[in-house]
Amino acid sequence: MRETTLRDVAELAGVSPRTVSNVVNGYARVTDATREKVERAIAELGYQPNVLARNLATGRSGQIVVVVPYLDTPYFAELLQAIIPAARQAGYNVLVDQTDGDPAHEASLVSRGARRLLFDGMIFSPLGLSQQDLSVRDPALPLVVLGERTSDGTFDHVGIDDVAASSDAVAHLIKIGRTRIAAIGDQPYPTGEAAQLRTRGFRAAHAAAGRPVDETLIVGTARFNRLDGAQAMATLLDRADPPDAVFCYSDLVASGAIHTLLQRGLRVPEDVAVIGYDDIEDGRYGRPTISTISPDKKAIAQTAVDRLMLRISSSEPVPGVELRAAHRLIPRESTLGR
Amino acid sequence: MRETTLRDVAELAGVSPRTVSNVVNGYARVTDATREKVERAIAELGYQPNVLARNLATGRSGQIVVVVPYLDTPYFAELLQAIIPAARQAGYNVLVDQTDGDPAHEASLVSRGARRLLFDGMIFSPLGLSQQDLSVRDPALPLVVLGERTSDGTFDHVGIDDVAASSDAVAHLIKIGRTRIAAIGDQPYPTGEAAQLRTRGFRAAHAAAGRPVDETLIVGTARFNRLDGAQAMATLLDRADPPDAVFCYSDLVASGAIHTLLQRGLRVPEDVAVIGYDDIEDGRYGRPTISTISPDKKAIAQTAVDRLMLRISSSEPVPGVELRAAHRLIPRESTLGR
DNA sequence: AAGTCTGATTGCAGCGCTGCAAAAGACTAT
DNA sequence: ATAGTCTTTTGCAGCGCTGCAATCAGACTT
Repeated sequence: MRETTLRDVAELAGVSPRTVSNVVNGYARVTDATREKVERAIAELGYQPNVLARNLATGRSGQIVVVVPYLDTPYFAELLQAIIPAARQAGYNVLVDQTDGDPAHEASLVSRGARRLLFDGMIFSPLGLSQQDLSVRDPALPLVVLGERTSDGTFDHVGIDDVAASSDAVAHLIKIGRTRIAAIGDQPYPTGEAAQLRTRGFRAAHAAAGRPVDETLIVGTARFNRLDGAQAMATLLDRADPPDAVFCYSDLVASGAIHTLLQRGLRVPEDVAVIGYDDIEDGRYGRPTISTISPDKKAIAQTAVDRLMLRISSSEPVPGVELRAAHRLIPRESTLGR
Repeated sequence: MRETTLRDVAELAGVSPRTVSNVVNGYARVTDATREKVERAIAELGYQPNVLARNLATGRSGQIVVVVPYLDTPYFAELLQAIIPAARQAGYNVLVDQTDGDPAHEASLVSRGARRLLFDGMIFSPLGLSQQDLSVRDPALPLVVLGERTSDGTFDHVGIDDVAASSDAVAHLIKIGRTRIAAIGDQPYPTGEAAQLRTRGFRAAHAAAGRPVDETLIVGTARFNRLDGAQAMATLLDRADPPDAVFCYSDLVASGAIHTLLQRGLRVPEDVAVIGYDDIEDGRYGRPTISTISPDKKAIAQTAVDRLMLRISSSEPVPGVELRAAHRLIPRESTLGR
């Protein structure tokens, strides 16, 4: 049996298909009598518009895609959790894609590809793709970038002030009296912008306190996972003069670092204080609970969606802007103790 | 400027549009010469098929939707992480939806709705929806259900053997010498099937060991989150005769329970051993690391996708089957100590 | 050499909807 | 009554592709 179509409804209601379409789409100029007639017919037939046909006719899919490197990274999962309702609110479905940080995969997504028409816009959290790569994208794709890229003026960027946030974190460690503060997570290469901003904040806090930076206490990691944190911490502890505090570039890194510390019989924060970044839920339940920088994820999600909607609906090119969401420092046991 | 279409390519290559379509879709009966001509034209024009038009013509969207209650629950995030590549492998994009366990939302998704045509099939992890509700779904929707529902014969169900797995977990606690074993997470109402199966396993293990079950040690929770575990554990510890081991119905519950135990100065596992369920990544890094039941998530994802593809491509109704993925017990510090 | 068969290519029609602009209808002002 | 204005409804055409069945060309049979 065929699905009921616009035409069927039109026939039953005794109007033209176009009028039915007008009713369905809430077009204003329809008399109440007509509207009611049509609505009754719709109800009677259980008519549902065919989204596929509408998509073809309008050239829009009513979907946006959110691209993150890893879905099982709590930070991204939590962010996605915030983006989906915001997008649905705006009448859009959300496709999800994960890139594993693969630059080729990321590049193929932002360039003009086969899947292009499937979504009207993209919220993108790049990892493997450098600023450079990002600029070779399809200029027709409405794009909002999350995280720590800076906009080149053709897309929007939403994030928190990483330098300030990192500086806050390190200032907190200084304030509780730590003197040898390490940083775990630096990535001094093109795709490591996020990390570099945090390193900048690390330096800024030292400068503000009139302290020199011990460069050897800045440890790089390939990623921001627990394992990276655990290994980096081990390296730091193997030194003759280990740190008494660590600023970790993600909560997962912090979690890994704490794991190593406890395993070696050290106390957190008494022997080594630890602060993370992201405020993922785990951090509130571990032992010790993890002090962290909490970005306002709801605000990031809402801002990104709003901005993307604007881009999608605007016919002229929209100049790219930098949008900052709030962040705050949340001290917990890993710096303050119980 | 218009996008290039099939027709443009056909003109340039000097063949009919239909032939171009045949080449694009890898239809076998095309001579090499023709194919080459067409492919050259495609390359020259940078032609990309219009997915929207194809969707309308074929009546398929090339998308499946994965519906989970919560995206930021690590178990679902990890599962999704496995499903996405499997689906892409099969040529499908993945839409993601979260229901917050809201029965109305869940019901609207499985019933014939406006969004129906957007996806060719659904992988669904129900929470608020009872077995009963599930059966009123749109019978035309290819559906694979994850978790702990039993199939009514019109859809497939993929999961692990919850009763056996739970029994394994409890048997492990018995084997390490515990005598007063509690269970956290029971949900003795229609939508709590998952929980009930685990409770069954809990009893089965006791029975197998010839032990009586202390019913008062079975504690219910509304959900399977950390907070639920933390609160339930507190209740158990407030008793005159607290347990010396706990079987938690999820790793998050276990994490919450451990949090409470440590906060009260008890040792895990010396005073109270804890075992969880799901094998989420967190459990491998906390302190102590959490013993758990590990479902084979990759297998679950692959099986679900395979089965869904079968349903989508089959013209006749496919009888629903119960599919079991493997699980194994992973003992860690929370039962064995360091 | 005509007839048959196989495989390659093509034309038609239509998926179900919406954009556009014109037609029809209702209402106002002179 | 008539022209002019505004509102509501309609018809046409087409979005770009694929299903289907017909056509065509060449090879093979007898």
